[in-house]
Amino acid sequence: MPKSAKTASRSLPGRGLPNSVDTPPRSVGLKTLAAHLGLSVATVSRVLTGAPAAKSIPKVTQDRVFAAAAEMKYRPNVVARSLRKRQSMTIGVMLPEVSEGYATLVLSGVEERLMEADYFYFVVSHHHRAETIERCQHMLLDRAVEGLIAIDTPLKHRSSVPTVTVSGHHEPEGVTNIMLDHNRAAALAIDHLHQLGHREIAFIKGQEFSSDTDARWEGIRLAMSARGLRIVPQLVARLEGDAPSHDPGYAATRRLLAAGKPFTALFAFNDVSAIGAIRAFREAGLSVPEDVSVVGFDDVQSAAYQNPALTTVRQPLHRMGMLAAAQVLEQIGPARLPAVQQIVVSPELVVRESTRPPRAGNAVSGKPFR
Amino acid sequence: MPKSAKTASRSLPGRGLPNSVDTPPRSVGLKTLAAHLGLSVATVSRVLTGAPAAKSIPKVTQDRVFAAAAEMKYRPNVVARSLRKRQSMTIGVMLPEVSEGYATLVLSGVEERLMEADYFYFVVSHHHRAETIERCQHMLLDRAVEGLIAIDTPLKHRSSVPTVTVSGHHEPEGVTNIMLDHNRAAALAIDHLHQLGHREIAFIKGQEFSSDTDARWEGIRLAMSARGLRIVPQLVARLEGDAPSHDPGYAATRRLLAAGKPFTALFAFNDVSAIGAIRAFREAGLSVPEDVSVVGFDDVQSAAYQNPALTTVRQPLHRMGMLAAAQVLEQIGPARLPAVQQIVVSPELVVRESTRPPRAGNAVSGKPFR
DNA sequence: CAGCGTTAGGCAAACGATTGCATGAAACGA
DNA sequence: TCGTTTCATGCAATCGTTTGCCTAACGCTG
Repeated sequence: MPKSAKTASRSLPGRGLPNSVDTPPRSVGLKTLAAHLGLSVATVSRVLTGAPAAKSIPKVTQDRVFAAAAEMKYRPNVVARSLRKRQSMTIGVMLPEVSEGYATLVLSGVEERLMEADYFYFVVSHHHRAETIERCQHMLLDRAVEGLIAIDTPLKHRSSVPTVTVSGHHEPEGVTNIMLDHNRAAALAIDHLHQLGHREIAFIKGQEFSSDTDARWEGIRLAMSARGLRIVPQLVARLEGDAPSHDPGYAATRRLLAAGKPFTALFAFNDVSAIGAIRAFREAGLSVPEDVSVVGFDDVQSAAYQNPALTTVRQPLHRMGMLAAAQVLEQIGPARLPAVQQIVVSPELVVRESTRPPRAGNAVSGKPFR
Repeated sequence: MPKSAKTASRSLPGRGLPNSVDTPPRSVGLKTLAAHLGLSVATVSRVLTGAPAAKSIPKVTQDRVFAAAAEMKYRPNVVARSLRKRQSMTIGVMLPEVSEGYATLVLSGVEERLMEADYFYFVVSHHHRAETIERCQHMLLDRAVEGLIAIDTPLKHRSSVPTVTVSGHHEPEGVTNIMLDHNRAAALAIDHLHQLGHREIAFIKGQEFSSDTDARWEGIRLAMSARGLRIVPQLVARLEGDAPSHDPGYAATRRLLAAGKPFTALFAFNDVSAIGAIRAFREAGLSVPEDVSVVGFDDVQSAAYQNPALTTVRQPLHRMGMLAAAQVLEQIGPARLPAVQQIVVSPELVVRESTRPPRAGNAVSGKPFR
């Protein structure tokens, strides 16, 4: 005997308008559910969300509620919930671009950790445009993200939400930075080359917009001088252009060869440019590692599958992503842990086929290019 | 004892509790703005959103509103707006995993097109787990996405929002599918190999979960028989395992070699597996392209930078992503264009260094592996 | 039996925008 | 001067939840 009339018309979905076409089968809300149960929305909400106040609600009622929710396929409206609780369960990720390589690897770590916590994320790419970075930061905040992760992205201002950068440098106060131990990384590579017997080492520095460039270079300088080696200016080239491709590395290497100063090994800024470099060497009739040794950086997927397989300094990108996500989550979580300043992770040298001792007294010079 | 009227304490931010720390400088809302202007929220909203009713509001007032909004740094609350307008300006993207390669390339196209339209997107990866796919689809809908893009992801059910798949097959009614012309793609590759003089061609098929596998294979069968070539069973291997790496291609090639049936060329399922294959050949003492020709598929970034540079069938992945995004946008846009069934894009053969005519009467056989 | 603590749940006010309808004044035509 | 538009703006409902506070009934104690 269905007595409680009240909002009865609502309780029967599909009544009212005769199968109205423009009304998509709007999903049931708390209201419908409550009406159907003869309870108030408040009670239903409390049960469903397991609010503390639900303690005083008898098990039998709770079961009724759960059963009805399942049966009517109730799905809470996250938008409404977000509005009310001022929690979007979303964090924002900024990166230079969505492409193979660095950022993507980190992103996969971020995603893994975030999923576990039922957080979603927005991705925006800024292609190294400072103005775009600023704008993205705002748009994300407008979207009510609860935290920000910036991958290889220089932030001008601190936001009002917890922020962590991956490979950021001189970040504003209060943002956590996840970074590689660049000194150790450089030492690893230089040591390897040095032990093989290389003395004339060429370098490819990163683009100026890349946050790692300076720290890495500093590490290299330290490592070189610690081993009594000199960095000769003609043997350093810088990546130019913001294409996330192998081209800049290729071009930089051609410049190195054109400079005519002999060298027996090259330490590239990353794997992608190392691969471009190898191609440039091949085109110049030089083979790797017989004529020149090459060491890359990052250890991207394909590094191991190059021909020759690339010797490289591995950066635990996936893990750095996970750490970043974990940090944000901690800072926005109930504990609201304060931001730590910095988390540094360790590189690892992966020796493969692109390095070997130099041919005695036979350093590569750029002659072929003149 | 200040037992202040509770509501009053809220109305003056910064009063009540002395410099309350837990009250972040809550951003100004329509309400504050309206109060400051001596107007009603309704009017302010109308002006700011350029609602049709704003036509009757005099320019001078509008200017006042805009000025105040700028000055007070008003930023609309997107969550509230979404709730009211039932528009989240967000679409959901499903893909197997965030990693280098296929899905990422497509994603970059999606992102580009969506940004232009001020849409954001959620990314979820399901690692080919059917159950996860289902769950993700729900979670995205719960998050009120207005559309769905599924990349290399088999959908069981049609959702209540416009959906487009990239490289989907047998999708439910009403979803738009963006796909490559696989018959043409196969023809391109086979033709190339055939014209070079190859007759014994080996194949690496895709994993069974990959949506492209069947269509591609069908295209290959057609192309082969059209040229009077036979597909010999011992010369086809299938990628196994769901690692998004080069390993499966490497392993498949070893199986091919182990089978001992001679062949002069290999057509791989994608570039990533082709690269794995090349390594397997090298390890077996065979060189590419002298001993075996290899053609890949997709034309990922690094294909051109392999050694040897990879001959491959280019799939316009970035553009497919853009098309996918454009389609969703059209279907959810004001015009609400109906879903088209299918959009097919054309492949392109990129000839590089990994293919050349076979050495006369000297097909590779797997002997070395026995 | 007055008093009080539980128990079981409802009321209604947020959250911050959008929007249909209403209104009061000015402008306009007859 | 009296309708009738048009203008300029305000009122209040709504979107779907969450949550602080309230109440009514019941059981117990002293």
